Amino acid sequence: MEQKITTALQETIKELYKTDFAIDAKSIQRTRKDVEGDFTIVVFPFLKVAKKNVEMVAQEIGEKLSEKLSCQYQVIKGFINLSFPDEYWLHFLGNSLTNSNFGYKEKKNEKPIVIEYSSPNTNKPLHLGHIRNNLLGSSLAKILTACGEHVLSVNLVNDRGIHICKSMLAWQKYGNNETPESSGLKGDHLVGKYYVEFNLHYKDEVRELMRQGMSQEEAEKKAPLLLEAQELLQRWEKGEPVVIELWEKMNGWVYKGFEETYRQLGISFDKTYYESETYLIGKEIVQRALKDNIFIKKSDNSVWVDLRDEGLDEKLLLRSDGTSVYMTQDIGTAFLRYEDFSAQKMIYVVGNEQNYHFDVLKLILTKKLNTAFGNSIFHLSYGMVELPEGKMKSREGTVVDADDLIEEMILQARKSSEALGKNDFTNEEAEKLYRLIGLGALKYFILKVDPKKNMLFNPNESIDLNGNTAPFIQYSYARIASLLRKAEALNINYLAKPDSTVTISKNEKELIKSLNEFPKVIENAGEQLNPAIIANYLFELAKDFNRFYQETPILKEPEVEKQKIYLQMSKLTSITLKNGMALLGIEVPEKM
RNA sequence: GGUUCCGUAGCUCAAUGGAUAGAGCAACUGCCUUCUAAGCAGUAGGUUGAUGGUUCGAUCCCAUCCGGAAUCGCCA
Repeated sequence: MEQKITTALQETIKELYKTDFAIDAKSIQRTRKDVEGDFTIVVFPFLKVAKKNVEMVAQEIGEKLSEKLSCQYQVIKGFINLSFPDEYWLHFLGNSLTNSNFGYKEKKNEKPIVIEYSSPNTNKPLHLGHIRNNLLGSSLAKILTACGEHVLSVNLVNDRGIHICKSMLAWQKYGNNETPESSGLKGDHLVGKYYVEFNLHYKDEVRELMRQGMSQEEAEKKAPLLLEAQELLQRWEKGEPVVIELWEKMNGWVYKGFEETYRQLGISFDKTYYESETYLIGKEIVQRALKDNIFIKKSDNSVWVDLRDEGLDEKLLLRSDGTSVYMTQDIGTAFLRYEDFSAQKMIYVVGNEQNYHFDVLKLILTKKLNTAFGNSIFHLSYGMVELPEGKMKSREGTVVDADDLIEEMILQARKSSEALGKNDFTNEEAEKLYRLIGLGALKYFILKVDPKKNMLFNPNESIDLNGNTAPFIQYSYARIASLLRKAEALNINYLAKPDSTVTISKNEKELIKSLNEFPKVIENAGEQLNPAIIANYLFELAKDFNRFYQETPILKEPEVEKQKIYLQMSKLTSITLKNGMALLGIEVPEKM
């Protein structure tokens, strides 16, 4: 309909003012709730070509438009409000409610979009920050798929590097051969424990060296533990069997742990890259470019890229001992990934703390290495999850652990459900429901916030299960499901086309209008790469429906045709809630 | 210090340059002989950090200032 209005408006302007006017989609919007109308046109932009006062322009445009579109119009100040007949909205309703894919687009025939997310380090378990990353990535993959794109989710496991060596070293030194089996710890947690251990001992060493008169900077570089870790990394890059064996063993523990967390979150990938398999590609590319004088070698043998022409600084690409750094690997991975998929776009879901890194990466790929795909990489930079006392730090152990939080949420759901005296479930059903609610609440809590923004998590206040939350939406869905079951049990055939003489109230029409917006909301979320748009829409929709539900005893409605429409509205709302929540990775229960 | 991002109700968050800045939580008042009260209705809460500018119109764009965060690692 917006499209129709745009076209009609374009014609009208041309007829009235003899000008071609590019109509901005923004000048047509949904009418405010407290004003009569369905769509609103803002006339201010046309004043330049019309050269008359606002009221007159609005009147004459409204007049013509209402003829072309056969609708009513009403002018208030600089706004034309168009109203379409009930029939139009009922037609939309009837057409959509049998489509279980309502809101989703057909797959387009285009090159894939590759989206990288998760990208864990194998030296520590996942925490709340990673949860945000994983949820954003998997939700965006679903949203883009719903927009008709061919989406490939990839994970890049950072399984090598100095930080991994730190955990390995600490385990060697202080581990007493501890294993997940012997300790009863989940593999990733066990390895993480030694990463923290390393930093504790390392700090002690630094403190001791400073006590002996060394500067902090020097002490941090010369602490024996760090030197040992660096040596371990070199031995790893040389492929020394003992080192590789230990590395494989500990990474194996971590993968098992990660798998479990991913399973809980419902996350999976089309392809997993390991940096241990890709960093050499990056190294090679850097070496080759060094020969071509694109990069520079300093006297200590370290290799750098000079980006001062681009307003940035010099950046290290290879250490003086020849080992590679994060940037080296990312260059290699980008090449490999483009070879693999020839993607139209490569999205990296990575925290905003790495904005500079991605600026540099993109500049290296486009300006220095002149790749064609450099411009197709896009850093989806999301904000940090902060605690009341500030940022989470793995090294300090001040993090909200992902597994703990998931468990806590499921427990919350159980407690809450029991407190409400819900006992109409088998044990199995109940367990499933608690998971669905707990995880839903967690996912929604994260995804309803604009990805770009930092967000706060207060561990002392449990995540809400009332108000603007997943359980609220899930509950709305479950009530509709129950309602529709009852209607079917009463043999009410609500799918049939309603009698055209039936009319609907303003509030009812508002709800249908909201449903009508769903496909556009998805599109919007896809364009802006923002799941929060969907979350907020679903909340509004559920709220609108709940009001309607409360005001209208649907099954007691005496007018058959009206009842039919009410049930149709309920049905399409339930489809919309379900499909929308699915895009956030949240399930909805048939009973709650 | 340079660069980037952010400042909206007590708290957590909304608001494609459009009409009277909205929700949730917390507080207070009502509504279950029920299509599921994890719900609904209502009260209260604001100089959108500050000052200028652009515009018919600014929470949104620009400038300056104040406050906070990130980054500027041979960490990732």
